[in-house]
Amino acid sequence: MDEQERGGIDLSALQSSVGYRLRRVQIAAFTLFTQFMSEFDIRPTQFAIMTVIRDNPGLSQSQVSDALGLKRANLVPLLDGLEGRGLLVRSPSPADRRSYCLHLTDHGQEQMRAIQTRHDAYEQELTSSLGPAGRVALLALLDGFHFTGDSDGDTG
Amino acid sequence: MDEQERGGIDLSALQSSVGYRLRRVQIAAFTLFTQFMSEFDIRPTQFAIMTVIRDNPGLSQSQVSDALGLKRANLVPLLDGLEGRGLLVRSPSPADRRSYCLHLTDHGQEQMRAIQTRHDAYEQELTSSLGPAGRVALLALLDGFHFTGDSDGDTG
DNA sequence: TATTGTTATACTCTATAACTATA
DNA sequence: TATAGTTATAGAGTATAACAATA
Repeated sequence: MDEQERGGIDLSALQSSVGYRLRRVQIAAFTLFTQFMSEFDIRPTQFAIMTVIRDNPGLSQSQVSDALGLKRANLVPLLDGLEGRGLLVRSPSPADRRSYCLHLTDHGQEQMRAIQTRHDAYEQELTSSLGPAGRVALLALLDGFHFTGDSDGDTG
Repeated sequence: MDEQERGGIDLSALQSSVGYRLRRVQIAAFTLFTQFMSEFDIRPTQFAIMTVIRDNPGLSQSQVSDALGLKRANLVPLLDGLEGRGLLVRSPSPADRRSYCLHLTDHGQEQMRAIQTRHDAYEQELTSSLGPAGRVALLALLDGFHFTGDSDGDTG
């Protein structure tokens, strides 16, 4: 056949693959997130960490790792960065001297209010072409992903 | 509050974020792909490359890069690997002596038949909990992602 | 001048093993 | 003995700049 001048490339096999479409859309969503959050210097994983600590103050590092699917070892430098920026603190756990209780600082809570507002705008823009009903339908479908071997842990 | 013993962590803010859910589901899909394809030693990007060349024989490296959202520079070692395994060949373009025409070898076509069959089983398992109607609805929603700045190019 | 393929390189993300101090 | 946090490290994935050959 060999008839690929320009614009006429057959991608139908990949377009009908849920796995491939998920990957492309996720990459585009990541790019949009970066654009929207450029003023805050916060990446998706950092945002997830701040969010889960905001909503669950006192969590340990292992609990955060498990909740977000991160490796304990990889969480350490991420927390170092956020703590170094004064957004959160590691305080000794009164119950277990091996672990820390994670809390947002006052500054971290302030920042998160602004970041959350910006994130809401990002979500709005991300799903603008789907409409509110489409967005809800998509969340329901994404929530319905359960397959054999889906332990949902340790992905980074 | 500080009442996170175990299993009661509030992830509602992230669960209602399309960006976050996309990321988690995409990672789980990647893991399942790896499990299903373990006998073939082929990664998602390699599968995408093989697929687009199978369906569009004679494409140049730049065309493959653009179609899949890869950087030209990053495609080179990927093609080196696939060519080294005898799955595809770079042949000189008769029209442009700077570029190559990419084709699957006979062995590559054979392999792709088996790989495609396995990939179909992967897609089936991946979307098993959604059902056929849910899978089609999801593909339609994923296809509907168009937002400002979505050039869909250069992501890797 | 611009484009194709290539090299070199750097930065991020992810994964594993091993260590320490506690439990 | 098991677990929490840490360190070191290795492997992918992804990004940019620059080069030679060709258009």
